[in-house]
Amino acid sequence: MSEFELLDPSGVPLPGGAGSGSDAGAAEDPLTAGLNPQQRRAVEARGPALLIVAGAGSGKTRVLTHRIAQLIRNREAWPSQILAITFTNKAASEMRERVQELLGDATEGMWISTFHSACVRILRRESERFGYVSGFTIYDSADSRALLKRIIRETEADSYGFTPANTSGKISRLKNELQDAAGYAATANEADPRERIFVEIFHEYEQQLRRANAFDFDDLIGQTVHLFRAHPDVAAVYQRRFRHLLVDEYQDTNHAQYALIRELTRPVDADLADRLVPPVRPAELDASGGIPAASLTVVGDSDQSIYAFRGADIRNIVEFERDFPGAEVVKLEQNYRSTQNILSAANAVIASNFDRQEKNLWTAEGAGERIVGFTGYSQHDEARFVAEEIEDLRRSGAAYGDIAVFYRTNSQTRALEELLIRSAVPYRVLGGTKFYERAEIKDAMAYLTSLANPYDPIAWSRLLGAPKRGIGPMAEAQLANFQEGRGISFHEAMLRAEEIGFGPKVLGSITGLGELLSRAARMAAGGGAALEPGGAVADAEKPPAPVAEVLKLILDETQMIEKLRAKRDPQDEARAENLEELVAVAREFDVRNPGAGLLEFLTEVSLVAAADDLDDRSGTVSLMTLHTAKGLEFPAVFITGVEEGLLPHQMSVDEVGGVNEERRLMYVGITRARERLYLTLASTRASYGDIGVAMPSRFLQEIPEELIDWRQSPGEVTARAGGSGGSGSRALNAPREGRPTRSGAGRGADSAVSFGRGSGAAAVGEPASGNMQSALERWRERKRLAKEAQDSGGGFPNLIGAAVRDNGDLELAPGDRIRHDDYGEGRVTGVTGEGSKRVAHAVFDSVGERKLLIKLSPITKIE
DNA sequence: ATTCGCCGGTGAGCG
DNA sequence: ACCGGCGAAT
Repeated sequence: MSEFELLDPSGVPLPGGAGSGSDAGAAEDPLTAGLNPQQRRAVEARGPALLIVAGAGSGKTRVLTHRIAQLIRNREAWPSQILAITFTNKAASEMRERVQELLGDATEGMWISTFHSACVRILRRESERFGYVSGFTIYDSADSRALLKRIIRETEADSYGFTPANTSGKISRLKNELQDAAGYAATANEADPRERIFVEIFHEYEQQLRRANAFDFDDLIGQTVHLFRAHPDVAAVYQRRFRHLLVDEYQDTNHAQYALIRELTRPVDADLADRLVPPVRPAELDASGGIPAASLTVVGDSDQSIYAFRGADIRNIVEFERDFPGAEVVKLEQNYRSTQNILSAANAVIASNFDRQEKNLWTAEGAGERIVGFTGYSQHDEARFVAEEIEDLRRSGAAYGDIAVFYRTNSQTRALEELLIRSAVPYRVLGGTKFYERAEIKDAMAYLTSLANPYDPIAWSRLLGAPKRGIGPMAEAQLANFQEGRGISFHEAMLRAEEIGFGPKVLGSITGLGELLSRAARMAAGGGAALEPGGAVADAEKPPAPVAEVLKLILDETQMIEKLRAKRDPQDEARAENLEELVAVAREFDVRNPGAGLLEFLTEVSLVAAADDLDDRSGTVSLMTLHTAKGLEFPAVFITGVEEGLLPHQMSVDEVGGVNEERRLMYVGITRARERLYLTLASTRASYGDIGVAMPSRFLQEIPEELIDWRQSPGEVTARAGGSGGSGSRALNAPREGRPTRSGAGRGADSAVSFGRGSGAAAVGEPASGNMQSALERWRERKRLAKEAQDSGGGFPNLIGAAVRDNGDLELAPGDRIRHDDYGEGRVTGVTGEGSKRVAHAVFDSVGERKLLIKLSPITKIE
């Protein structure tokens, strides 16, 4: 798509068009109908700058999309003059869809994208301005670390405690502050050898990126800013084009992103405006003969800023009015998501942060259920409560997909997963290993990257050893030296390997691989031409081969898939399937973008991969970290591990503002819940192999007592645990009291809760279909199935652990009596499922109905 | 002489 | 679960 077409030739927008909503009087504007007064104001305000302070669940996406739609519909702007920026690809595609619903095809030419995609588009067009060519590759954090690892080894900096991880973190932070190596060197303390070495590493890293014709992820933003600052004429093109800039999640912007916004919203002075191509029309100019600054709309909630650790600067939103004089502020406080009890808890928690703009969420929908609190004796006990409660919710009408379980750290999933498996609750973990981070996928992608950028040493070095073909570090180093000495590409160096002098076997490997790469490169480029600097593809060329075919060629010739299949490890079968899935992803890309080349594919992948945000929640409970939960909502939410040291996390308490950020994280978690909220913790928690005593989180004390219905309060647990000693916990919590089970009065209300409204899909919004995501979703599903098979097949070391029990051959039939370690005696009412996934349905004398995975549950049959 | 594959130590906050 | 180090295989 030629996203860079110029203004619609038919004219120039009328500055400050109508849209006051009062025209005609009778028919209400459909774009503002049904909005509350604040929302309406946020749609209709027209000034140089607008800050929409949007509390959780206050309908900000609606406001933003309606605002865009109104600008277009009222002819205040052409679609091509709109730039809307989000943080994730998912948010971008959701917004695009919703604008399309409002406007139909009139969205053509609009940029709705993430910061990173927008910058890539700009950089690809302009990169030759500063010594890169358009076919640059984008290094993800693993690539950066691979590069840094080499640099650290070469500079022998490891003895000073430099590791790829900590160095890349520091460089990333600096880049987010728009610092480069030279700038940092100027302020660094020369007397400190560590500082000197760091400067050397940083500098070398910059050099090598440039030589590799590569950008790291942070560069995408930072280099765009540098480009604009160094080349005002280039900046003017974009300043002129984008008349309306809209930025979502503004509280998450870092300094570089802020600077980018500043650059894009500068006016163009008369001198530069004069030289623009195509020439400016009088209507575009202001009185001084320049082009006025674009209007800026930002949406955010400083209470949901949880990304300070990766550079987000909360000051950007706090100081917005100072930064952009004449800015109007609109606050959206009415919440359309949660019950009042949930909101009151959220308000109470966040109120303890002193440095915030006053904001109070409220709803017209009523109090709803009380929040449920539970303290387990151990994380195991806590997890069991979660599993049981999920089944109770199910029985009162909730679907598994309506339920989410949040935790602070990924390590907490272990106990949860174990209990969910045993209770036969279908679940999936969001945000685990990403598709594109898997080794085999990165291997295959390295080939494609190297084709697009034969000077990229990271990609090349990776593909040499994948699959193993007898080319080790020694051969690699010699080749690299040869390549650098001659100033030729890695591919050419391989073809000329005989000039270096290798043994016959290695030489054969190298030249064979070199030939394969050349062949694939010709195929990918089409018509024999390499990808040219400038990115200008001459139309006369033969079109490049579909990406999938290039990929197939490589996979076939290297026999990567066959070699994986030949191994006995069942994990390798999954890896082979992942590679096949990658071919499917490429195929879909080809269908979607006919004629597009490898470069577009690589770009899309690197941008999607960074925020691999798939979201298919059909029929399974969702497990995720609190960070991942941002932006989502669920009818029922469990926040687990609400303990000191975990939430707030131990590491945060020493950081300035750390606890405040943790509090915002808690706030984000609470406000994800629509109807039911559970806060759970354990009084002891295993960490590092030791078992430590855990204290209830300070955040719990901040919630008014009357909002929480403690099924088992922290007090009860510590008091009793103290009396019974360590190993008593299991006996104590067996048939639990303090939990008025099914028949109790407290439970009656539960069944009255309706989970019907907004069931599942409507709540979050379906992910965009028909794009790269759909292939990924299938992969996700496959991964889940593979895991399931593995789990029940027994070979999953980390999950069930050494204490795995195996009742695989236990035969149960309705009517059998069984004894369960925790629930006591019960009667089997039915058995479903097959093989290792057989599930017993049983009624226990103490706790009532339960589902149990026969293979793993601690049960025995009573004869 | 290199490269491969296995073993055991070490270490896990969030994207 | 990741890596670096060592011995075995080529």
